[in-house]
Amino acid sequence: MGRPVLTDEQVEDFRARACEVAMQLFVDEGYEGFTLRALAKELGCSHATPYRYFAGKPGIFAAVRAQGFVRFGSFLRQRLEGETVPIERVRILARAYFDFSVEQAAAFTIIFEMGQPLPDEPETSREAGRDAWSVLYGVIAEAVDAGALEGEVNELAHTMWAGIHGVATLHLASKLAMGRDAEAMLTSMTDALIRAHQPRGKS
Amino acid sequence: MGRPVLTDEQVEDFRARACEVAMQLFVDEGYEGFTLRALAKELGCSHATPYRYFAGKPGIFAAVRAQGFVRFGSFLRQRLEGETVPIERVRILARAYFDFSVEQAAAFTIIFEMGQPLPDEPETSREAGRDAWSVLYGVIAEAVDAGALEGEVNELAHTMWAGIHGVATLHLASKLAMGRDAEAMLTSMTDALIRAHQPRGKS
DNA sequence: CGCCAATCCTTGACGCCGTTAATTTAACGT
DNA sequence: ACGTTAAATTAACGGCGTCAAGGATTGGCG
Repeated sequence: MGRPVLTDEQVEDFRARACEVAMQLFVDEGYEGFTLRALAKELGCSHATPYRYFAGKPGIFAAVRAQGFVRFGSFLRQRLEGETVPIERVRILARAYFDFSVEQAAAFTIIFEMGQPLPDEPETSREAGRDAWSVLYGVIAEAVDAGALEGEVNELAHTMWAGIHGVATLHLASKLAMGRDAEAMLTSMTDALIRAHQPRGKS
Repeated sequence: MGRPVLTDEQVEDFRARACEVAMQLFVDEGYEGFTLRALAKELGCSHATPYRYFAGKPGIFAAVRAQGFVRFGSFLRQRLEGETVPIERVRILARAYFDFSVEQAAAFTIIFEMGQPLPDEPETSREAGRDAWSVLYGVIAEAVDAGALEGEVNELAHTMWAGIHGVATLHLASKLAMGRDAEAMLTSMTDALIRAHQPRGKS
């Protein structure tokens, strides 16, 4: 009795393509102006077709956010490749976090703004979020293990995260242009937080 | 030749009332679901009336943001009243900033997220923004003058701002619930940034 | 007093949106 | 070949932002 059935692969293909196009639309027009119908047009299908693959517009947002998380984690890991000195890895991570917020502003916005994750958020999204977090946590843990930083790792990682995140978001909101450029801000923040957690006996 | 003319006061009254109601709607349903027509209904007027007083929906957003800035500045100032010890004023300011982001989440979101200010943003908004900033700057400057903190005031103020802002926004995005509560995060951040800018010769 | 003209507000319309129901199209098993 | 059934399209509904047109309303002037 089965007649035309889509392969799981085909389904996943469509979803992936849709996410990619949606992300590009976010980049082009901001996620506020994102339109299901524009996505469908760009995809070359009817405006109701996406409903077979996503749970409406919120479903697409969730899917794109999950993809954004993955990109974020990959981006951070890639930037860290090749550097082995723990404290330098901390600085590189901070720089990568900030750069991502600029170069991939759409993805960054989707991840952190755009309202909190819906209750029906797919597990893949939370998982990807934990992945990005684990990169940050790992880099801090290494630095503490190596004696380059002092403190409770979890607290330190969260503080570092919030500090960098603050610089990135303020810059994104273009509230930071009051006489200081963002790069200098990032350096100041990183230096301050590293200095604050210096092992005792150094300036 | 003039016939029925609205007093400037009446116009300002309407604008103020509209802003107030709009803010409440933001609180109730989030600014994403905010609707001009719902505002009009709540105001008891026709759905086109607001167009006489605001430049469409973006105009209302701008007006509400300006009001949010004013509230923010007032909130910070009020919390600072009564405290005179410079370094304590820094801590109180941080706490006030964070509390505002929680207690007045709608206003906070309107100010800092919701896309950057439009190019035609009224001067009152930028002015109010500068006002809130000047509170922060002033508190930091006092602390530096009193010798409780060391560093270039502008850099220090920006760093402090970004750090607190990061804690507030991460908390708002409910990304902070990973084993640490937000209050502890705020304290960690404040302490770290104060420690990092301690005058030389102290732990 | 009665009209005029300027102002305010409402009504109605347009196009676009998200979403769902009905309908058409296409591919397999028999 | 054909009925069955998944997939996609089309059509429709209500609601949105926005704007043009048309009623109210009111003060000044003859």
